[in-house]
Amino acid sequence: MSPTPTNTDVFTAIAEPKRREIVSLLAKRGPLPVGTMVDLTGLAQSSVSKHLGVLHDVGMVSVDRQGKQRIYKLEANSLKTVFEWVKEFESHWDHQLARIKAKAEQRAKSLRESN
Amino acid sequence: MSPTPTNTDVFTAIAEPKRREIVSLLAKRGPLPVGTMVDLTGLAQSSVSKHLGVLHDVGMVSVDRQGKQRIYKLEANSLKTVFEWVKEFESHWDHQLARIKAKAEQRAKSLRESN
DNA sequence: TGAACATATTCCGTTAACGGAATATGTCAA
DNA sequence: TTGACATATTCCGTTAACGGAATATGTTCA
Repeated sequence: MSPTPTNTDVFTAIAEPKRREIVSLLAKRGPLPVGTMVDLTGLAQSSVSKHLGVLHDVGMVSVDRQGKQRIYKLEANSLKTVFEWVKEFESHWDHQLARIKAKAEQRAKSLRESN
Repeated sequence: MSPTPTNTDVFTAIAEPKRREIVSLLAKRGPLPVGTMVDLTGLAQSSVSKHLGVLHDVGMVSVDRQGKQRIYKLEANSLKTVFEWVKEFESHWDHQLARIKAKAEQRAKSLRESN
């Protein structure tokens, strides 16, 4: 299928493991030319180019032509969308933490009282 | 393609808009039977079932049989993976915020001095 | 102008995902 | 046990994504 989520949103973009790898790469090492990423990922040059194309379309990277090279740079803002979405659920797992914490305190209390 | 990311990880699971909708639904309204989600999403029953299947395989929801119904519940922990991944890039957009902030302060300062 | 280089684009084969309709499975209630 | 109900599974058609090889495009330098 795929009539719906054509590679046009950040969520789909980061679904691809290799793409996530590329993004991490750019985050860790700063702006990078395509060739370097080809080396580091072990993918074919065409594949890397295409992945970068997707990331670019979605606004996750920007390009800077420098002579023959094209330097890709991470546009981290684009990830805020995802961050914000996931963040909404933080409370749900905090609930659990809270419950665990409460339980632990309960235990500590009854332990204290049993002395 | 897809030899790589068969719907087996959370990132792929949340790439699907309808699936995200379902997840949000479960977060907002708590555990829900399939039928309700069919109504709320406007998808065919089979589709919803299948999406829930994916979410379940990935550990994002758990099921509880109650009579004829199956109550699906969000397992928010599963989203931590995503949260943590995205979080790594937080500093990168904070940088920008910092820069903007600095610039704003700069401006305020020179404004003060020009008085 | 023509090599050499870096990258994008095209081409092609393969595969899995999706949607919906139809059907199977399981559960309750009479 | 039969029927109604809730949900899962199967079937089928359609489509887009991926990978890599080959090729096109653009840039630099002699």
